Amino acid sequence: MEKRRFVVRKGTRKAVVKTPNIRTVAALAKVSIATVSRTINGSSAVRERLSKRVWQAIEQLNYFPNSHARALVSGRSRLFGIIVENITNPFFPELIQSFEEVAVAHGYEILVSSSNSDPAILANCVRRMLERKVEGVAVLSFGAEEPVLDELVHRDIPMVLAEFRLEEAKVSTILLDYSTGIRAAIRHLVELGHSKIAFLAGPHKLHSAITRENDYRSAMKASGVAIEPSWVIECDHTLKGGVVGYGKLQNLSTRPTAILCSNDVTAIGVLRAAYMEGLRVPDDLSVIGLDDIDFAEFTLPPLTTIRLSRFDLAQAAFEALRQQAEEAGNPRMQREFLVSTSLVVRGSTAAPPSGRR
Amino acid sequence: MEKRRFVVRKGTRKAVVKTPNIRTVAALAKVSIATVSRTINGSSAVRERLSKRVWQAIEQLNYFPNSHARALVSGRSRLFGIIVENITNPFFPELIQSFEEVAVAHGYEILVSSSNSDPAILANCVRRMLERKVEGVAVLSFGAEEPVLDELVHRDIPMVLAEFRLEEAKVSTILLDYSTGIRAAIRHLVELGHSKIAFLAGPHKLHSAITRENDYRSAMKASGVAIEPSWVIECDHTLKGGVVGYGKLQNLSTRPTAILCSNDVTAIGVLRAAYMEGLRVPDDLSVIGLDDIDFAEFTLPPLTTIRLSRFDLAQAAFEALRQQAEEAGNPRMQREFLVSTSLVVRGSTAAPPSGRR
DNA sequence: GTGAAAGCGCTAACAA
DNA sequence: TTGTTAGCGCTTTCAC
Repeated sequence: MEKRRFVVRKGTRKAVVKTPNIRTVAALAKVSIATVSRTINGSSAVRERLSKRVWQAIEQLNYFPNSHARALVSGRSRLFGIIVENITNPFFPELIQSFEEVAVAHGYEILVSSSNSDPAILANCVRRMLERKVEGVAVLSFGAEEPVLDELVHRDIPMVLAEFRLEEAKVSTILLDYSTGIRAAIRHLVELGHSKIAFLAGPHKLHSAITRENDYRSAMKASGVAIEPSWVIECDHTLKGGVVGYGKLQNLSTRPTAILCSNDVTAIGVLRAAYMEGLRVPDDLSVIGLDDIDFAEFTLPPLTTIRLSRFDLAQAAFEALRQQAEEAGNPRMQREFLVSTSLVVRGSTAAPPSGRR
Repeated sequence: MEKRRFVVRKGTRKAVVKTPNIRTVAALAKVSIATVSRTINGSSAVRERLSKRVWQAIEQLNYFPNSHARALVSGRSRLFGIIVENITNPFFPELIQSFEEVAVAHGYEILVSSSNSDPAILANCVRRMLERKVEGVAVLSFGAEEPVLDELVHRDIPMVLAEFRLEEAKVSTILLDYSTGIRAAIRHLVELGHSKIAFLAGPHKLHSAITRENDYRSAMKASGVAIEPSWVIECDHTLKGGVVGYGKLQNLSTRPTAILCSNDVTAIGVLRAAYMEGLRVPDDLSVIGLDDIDFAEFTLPPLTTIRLSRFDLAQAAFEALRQQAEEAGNPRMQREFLVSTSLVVRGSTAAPPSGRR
């Protein structure tokens, strides 16, 4: 191995000093610990003179409060949990990023968990979140994990769920209006001349997958296009799943001229499979995804897709949680948010082969 | 909007019960709280009879310990921080996933932060981690953020750094041996007949980017290929960056026949840009990435790339932290780990046009 | 306005 | 082996 460029720094060894605590600060500022506490928390009315002295001491000691002690005594951890389906699908990191940004901006920390739609893993996550005394949990895994969530409900922890309702006091819901985007997609395809439109669905254990499939069906009806049952195939929202789904379509006697996919990752798998077969997208086959992950713009050809704003979703989820968490004792009724979708036309859709020649 | 399939459940309203604590358990099991504590912590020697009673009570109450109280009194939070460069680059979620798995398996929780190579954001993350009393931090952002890290060093928090050394007692290092993979890549290209090999580097503020670029240079020398300075271009490890980098290459009078990219995301950008220009990969141009993210297998054509195991990296990072954190008072010398790379040949490389015709 | 003091839920000495 | 008790660092009454 080569020599490398390392940043080497010689030991700035300092005698290891005990972490300062509220008492250290109080002593240095010559006030009581109560005053320090009040100052830190911006409590009403600490005399200017004192608070200044306190801040000075804090600065000088480079002090910051111990969040465990705070959480213990106040019962407020300022911690939110977020449970996603699969952190490996780019949709979710982008979502987490947005969620974290708002959370941090409001002084909250987040605990992330990837459930992989596995109830056992999920149960474990929930348990760990409970131990850490999260003040709310955003369940963005779109799955059918109600039983596990009961733990949260019993403990009266605020929750926000994507895609399904729970009739509980502290549980809010985010409704995703796929319908608008999916209808636009089908209309777009029909206008291009397609009538053989397949749908590669997500795993049926996910609420989102079911909803998307239903919306595909009603959009087809709305556009007056017949649905061929063998063209609706359950996949699993993964790259490989897209390849497999495409394979099943390949074996059919009559094949569709367009494929709508339940998410972008599936669509990217389809792109790959079509390429392997030698079909050209969009000339021989049109493909549409759903999500509009960052990658969608960079596939070959660029993916036409239905955009679902991660930012809006994250924003809504945080807002729901914050409201529930911060309204002490109020009637705290559950709220409902709506996040919309829209079609983004790029390069993976065109007129069907027969329609052109 | 349509009717949707919602899972609706009628309020299982229970009187909100106070969360059970160690005293509740002790009372129910008719033992002292010390015994409960010992039982929970698997302490040596609690008589079978008692521990059984305790576990029963725990079960019955659905009790679990309050981690804040535990952390407060024991000084151990069982929390590790992990700082990555950019959670939006699929390499990192995959890395986080692996890291979390090992961590959870060992009873640790993780706090994730995405620094986006911004010192201000990083400083904020570090601060928050300090407040939460993390027992160690894995800095996998590959950046030049030493100043910020001083905070951690001063407080004697175990750390593990990717790609650079710090001469401090509790700081371990993970060395990434890009050299092996990069040499193999260059050799592969040369054997195919290429001699005009460009390099789209990462942002120079990242250690990893510098190292990779250096390794490219020495690999070129080792293979006896001349380096054309204008073919080495600093990009930023993003999709768009790859497109931009390609654009710069496009404007040159003599153009390379192969491009080695500092990471996969850049390579995917290049694939896209080449497609837009009408060049065919690999017939007209060969492209190689670095990382081997899940997507690499699904690009068009499948990307030849240099594999860097996220699992190995995560494993090493966790192990380093765990060892440092758990060896109380030991000499605790810093350790060094090595993670290797290897070439994965797929479809984006072939003989150069001139070499074929 | 400010301080003294009582815990939050738990672990770890120390006693018994 | 088991229990009693003193805090961990902080917030929050309640006096002053």
